[in-house]
Amino acid sequence: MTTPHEGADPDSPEGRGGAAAAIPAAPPGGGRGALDRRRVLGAAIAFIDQEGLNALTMRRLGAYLGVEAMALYRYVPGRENLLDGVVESVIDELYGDPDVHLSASHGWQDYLQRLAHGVRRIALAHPEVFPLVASRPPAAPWVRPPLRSLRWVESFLTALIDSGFTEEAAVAAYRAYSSFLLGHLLLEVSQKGVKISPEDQPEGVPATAAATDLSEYPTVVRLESLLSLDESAAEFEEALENLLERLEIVLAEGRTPRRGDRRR
Amino acid sequence: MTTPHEGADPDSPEGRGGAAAAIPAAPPGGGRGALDRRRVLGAAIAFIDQEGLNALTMRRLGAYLGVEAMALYRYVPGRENLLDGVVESVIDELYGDPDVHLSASHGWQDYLQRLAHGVRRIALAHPEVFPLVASRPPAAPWVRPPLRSLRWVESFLTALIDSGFTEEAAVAAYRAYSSFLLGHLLLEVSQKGVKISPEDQPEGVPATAAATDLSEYPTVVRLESLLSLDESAAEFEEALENLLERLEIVLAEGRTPRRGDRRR
DNA sequence: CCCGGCGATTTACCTTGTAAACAACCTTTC
DNA sequence: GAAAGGTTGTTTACAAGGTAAATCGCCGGG
Repeated sequence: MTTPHEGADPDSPEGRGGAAAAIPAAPPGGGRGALDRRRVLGAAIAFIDQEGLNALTMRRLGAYLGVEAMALYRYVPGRENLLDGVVESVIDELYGDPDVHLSASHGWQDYLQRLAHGVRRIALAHPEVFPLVASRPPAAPWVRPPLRSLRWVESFLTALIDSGFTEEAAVAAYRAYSSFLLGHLLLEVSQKGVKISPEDQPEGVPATAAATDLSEYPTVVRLESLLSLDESAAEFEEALENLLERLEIVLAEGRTPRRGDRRR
Repeated sequence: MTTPHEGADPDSPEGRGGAAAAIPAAPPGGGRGALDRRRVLGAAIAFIDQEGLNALTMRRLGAYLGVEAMALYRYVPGRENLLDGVVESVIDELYGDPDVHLSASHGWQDYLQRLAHGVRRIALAHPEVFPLVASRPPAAPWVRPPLRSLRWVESFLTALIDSGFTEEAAVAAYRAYSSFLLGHLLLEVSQKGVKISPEDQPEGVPATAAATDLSEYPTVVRLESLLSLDESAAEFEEALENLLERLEIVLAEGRTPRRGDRRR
């Protein structure tokens, strides 16, 4: 039953060779060798992955590394910066993913597909970290999560423009693509997270306590099993393909978005 | 110049009669009359709106209400619960919005359009609060932000089912709709927020300091003006219409999503 | 053998969330 | 009108947590 059905989710951590796990994240006391920024960030990611974001404090992260909290300040200016570094590191795993390319050498659809799945892999590999990617303010307003680095924005835009998109269409595509990725992945990840994480409530809820009178919501009750189904992978694919189709039309028509409005 | 161009964004706070501002949020020392939960939550929202989420502490909120921090604990079990209450209150503004209906009396497209714009109005009215809506764990995994209340889920599902959607299609639509709303609004709101909020840096950046060598990203530089354009309203409308079209096809074909394809 | 400096620790301080005891006031009841 | 009790806000107190500053141990070079 561990294998969902026909094909396991190719983006799930167990479902592949771990290409998205660039930083092996040395075990707690393991590193002994000198600390350095990369190690601190790696430990922070590992720590968040296993303990949750709320559990991350400077003191605990220090302990996790077998060191006092203040030692971390030699490599990280402060907590905020640590979190920024975590976000950056996690997104940087994209560079280590052999299935994601920086340029659209096999067509822009292939490029966008691979990029989307690469990001999804990261999100699923670090469900506790991903919300940070969304909530940390980006460098510039037009660097949108989850593609938070200039390098990827550059890559994205040139890939589309080189494939024939107008500049306006490429920018519009970038926005639509970001929204799509962020919305889907944030919901998928939070859904997964709820299954266990939220302040573990050990006492088995007596099946009547938590539910606040469902009698008012008959449809919800009736569809509960449907609602509880996890079709994330299929939905992601579906929405992604729809987006690509939409972009294909834009490309074919060679105009900005849709709509024939003269812009002043 | 305050009026963008031809038509102002109908969802922006200035752009309408304030239908989305259900809680007037009495000014700081104003209320003097007894505190109560509603007042505390209203103050919290007002406080976050003007000071930002990070600035909210029990002590400061107390001061804002002209009261000691501990007084708040009579009406709110603790900080976490306060935030939950804030989220709930903000979403509840939907009930006070005369342009949003609970049932699809004018067709499901009309229903979804109004609902989407209602949520967008809330997001734009409370840009600092909205991220909370996304990040706070929902009651059940299938209650997805930003439609965080059972009542709206019920409303959504029955609206679609009554309009002829199969149960599966209605649930799929619910998921797609949530993702769309969350992705778009989160990005729109964070983009707006960045313009001022992030730990105001008073010293005028000398125009060369912050920018980390843009020479590597020629396309980004070239398209900067395009990237900085704020076309949120149009993009939202565009994506929403696309979603509705997609649903229309699903409805017409009377099948779940698409997929007749076995993949690979 | 002494020394300067790096890397980590110790101390210390301030902010926050929150428990507990307390005070002030309003209402009820005889 | 006074005693009893409840409601509402305050005071005090403490445990985290972030982080500045001083300190200590160690090590290679003079």
